[in-house]
Amino acid sequence: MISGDKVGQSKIRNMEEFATISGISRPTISKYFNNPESVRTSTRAKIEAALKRHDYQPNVFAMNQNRRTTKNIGVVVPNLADPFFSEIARRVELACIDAGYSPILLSSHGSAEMERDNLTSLRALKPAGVLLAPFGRLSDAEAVHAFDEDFPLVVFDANMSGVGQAFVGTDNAQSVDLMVEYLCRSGEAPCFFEMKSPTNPNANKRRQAYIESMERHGHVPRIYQAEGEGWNFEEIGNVEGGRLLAAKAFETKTILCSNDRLAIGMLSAAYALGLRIGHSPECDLRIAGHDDHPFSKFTCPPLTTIAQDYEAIANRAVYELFRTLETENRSKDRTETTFDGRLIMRESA
Amino acid sequence: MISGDKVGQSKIRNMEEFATISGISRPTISKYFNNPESVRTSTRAKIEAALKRHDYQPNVFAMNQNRRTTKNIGVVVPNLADPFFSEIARRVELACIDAGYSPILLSSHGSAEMERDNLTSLRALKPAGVLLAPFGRLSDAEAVHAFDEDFPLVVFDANMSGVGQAFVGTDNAQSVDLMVEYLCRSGEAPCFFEMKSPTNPNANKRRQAYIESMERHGHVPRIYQAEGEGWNFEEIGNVEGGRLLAAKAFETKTILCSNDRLAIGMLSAAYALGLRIGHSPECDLRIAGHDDHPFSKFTCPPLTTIAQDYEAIANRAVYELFRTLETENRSKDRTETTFDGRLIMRESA
DNA sequence: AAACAAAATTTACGCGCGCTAATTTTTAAT
DNA sequence: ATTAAAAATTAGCGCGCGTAAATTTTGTTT
Repeated sequence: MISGDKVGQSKIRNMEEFATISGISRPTISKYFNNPESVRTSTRAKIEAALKRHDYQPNVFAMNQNRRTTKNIGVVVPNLADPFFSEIARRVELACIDAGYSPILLSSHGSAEMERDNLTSLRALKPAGVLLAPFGRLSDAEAVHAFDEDFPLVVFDANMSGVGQAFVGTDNAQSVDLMVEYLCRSGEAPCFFEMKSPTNPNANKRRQAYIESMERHGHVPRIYQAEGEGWNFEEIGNVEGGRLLAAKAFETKTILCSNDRLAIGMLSAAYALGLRIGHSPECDLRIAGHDDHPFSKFTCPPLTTIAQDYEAIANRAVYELFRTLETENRSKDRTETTFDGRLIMRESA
Repeated sequence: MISGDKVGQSKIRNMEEFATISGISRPTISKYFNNPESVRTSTRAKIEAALKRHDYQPNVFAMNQNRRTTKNIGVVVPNLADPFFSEIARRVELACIDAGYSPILLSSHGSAEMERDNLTSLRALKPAGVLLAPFGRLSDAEAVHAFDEDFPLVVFDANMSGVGQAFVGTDNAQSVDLMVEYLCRSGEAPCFFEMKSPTNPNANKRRQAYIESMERHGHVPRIYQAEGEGWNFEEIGNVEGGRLLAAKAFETKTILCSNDRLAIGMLSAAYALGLRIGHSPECDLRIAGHDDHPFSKFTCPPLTTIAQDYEAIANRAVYELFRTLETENRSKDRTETTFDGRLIMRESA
């Protein structure tokens, strides 16, 4: 047993027994487990002393059965296989645990149907609130809206208009402009490489930001779109990007990719073609990305990119959710928070 | 509401009400939800007809409160930020869902303490069984053993002697031998690059397999160990591997890395040093890895490696767990299943 | 047709805790 | 010492379902 060095001979079967051995009444024990701060310091000490002697934890199922709201927080991301989401989910999870809640992590495995199923599953768990990084265009809008009606919801990474008490993400306009400005200042104006039909709304915002930024700098926007569906971004960047490189299709020698995963694929294709990538004079091409993917530091050459502020996004999303939980009545004003991206200058551009 | 096109005017509040409107007694309904096969075909039809008209699903908390065993399957992995685990966890999850169970995915975020906490949390959820990829050396052996006593447990990826009803993983001896054989046959015998104090038992098996394989082929094993702790394998491979490369410390021009993440870091360092990596004659160095990391296909050059059979490992682990669940009494014979690795030949070696 | 086993129903109780209202005790402020 | 506020206690109902034992119905076999 996990009790280990605990002395408790007789196992405590329920809260009643624990109340007896700790010398406190059951309702007070109940209050304590609901919120330790809500009982007097002296009684809290007694309870915690008893907890040290006998290990007891309330039956979660009995607890949650009659509670108005549980301590569960649903965390739904489109695809845990994408390092961006595994990283941000990690921070969100830890922030929830710190706040005394139980995060329930659900990945939709790249399928919008599973996103819908995940929301359905969550309903049964009566979550206190949910943090959702939606698919975007492919998301079942009706299901998400319905869920938003029934539970406190905060949306992060990808915005869905009007959904959730708050949205938290990165300011793509700022981040892309930062990159475009840097690339223009340090060399040729960039072309833009992306997927033809991106599912993620951020992709559209980045394209728009690229166009506006280019025009502001007095350049003609040049957009190149890759065919392909799904989540194999590296593969698409590799095959389609490689095709464009081989055909010398890009009109300038600087390419800004919509995200790092496309860039990673394209870097590999460029390497195979014998192209020298980088910002030094002898190089053939500059390639930049967006997101500061965990492996971008180790590409060849290391990828110049925009770092999203994972920590800030995760913390703020959790903060916004808890703020909603505290103000019992759902506030009418939906907040949108975006954090600035940070330029990470490496060798590739 | 999610009910959508259902006609049900009055919402069904509990199983009693659903029993009434479906014309079946409540205990029979209860049996149905526990296992649809356990009721007569005609009654099953009636119940499912009623389910189509009104949507009702039993309260999970009330269900699990008194059940001997729930339909929950715990899935504990050391670190979801590692693509290997996110990939295998993905397949394990899907296999559980297919079998009608609810997987509960818990990442230990690289911390052995959190692995212990995760097991503790799982206890409260009365899981039918648990699939654990343990840390290995750093795991809280006492906690894992205790958990093994109390719940059906299957261990995967990293073996812990005697723990769990079964172990499922990759045959490191076979896979490493396959790679060493290939490298020796196609060029110089490989050096071996790994971390000095690996937490994962597979690392030790791979070193041992390397030594034995080299001796079998009549070569002297040459092992190089990098300092460093934690999960930043790429960083360690980059810094420490780069240091060794710069110092021309490797005695042959072929390096087998203990895993792909170290290799990815080292490839980046080699690139920075201007070394040409690959198996063609004009190259300076060959580098190989192990695991077929999702990005190994897109390194520069693409990484020659060993592919673990994710699908087979995930499916077998789930299969072994369900086999344990069916045979109520825990069998004495612990099974160990390992799958062969597959050589993935790319340009790096 | 009777005999029988299997399945379904009825009856009854219990799980462990949330929650409430009324009462008593403790604490802190005057 | 007085008093009001805060906290703890007592008592008890209810949640939604599992489960067991006894009884009835159903479907199959002889």
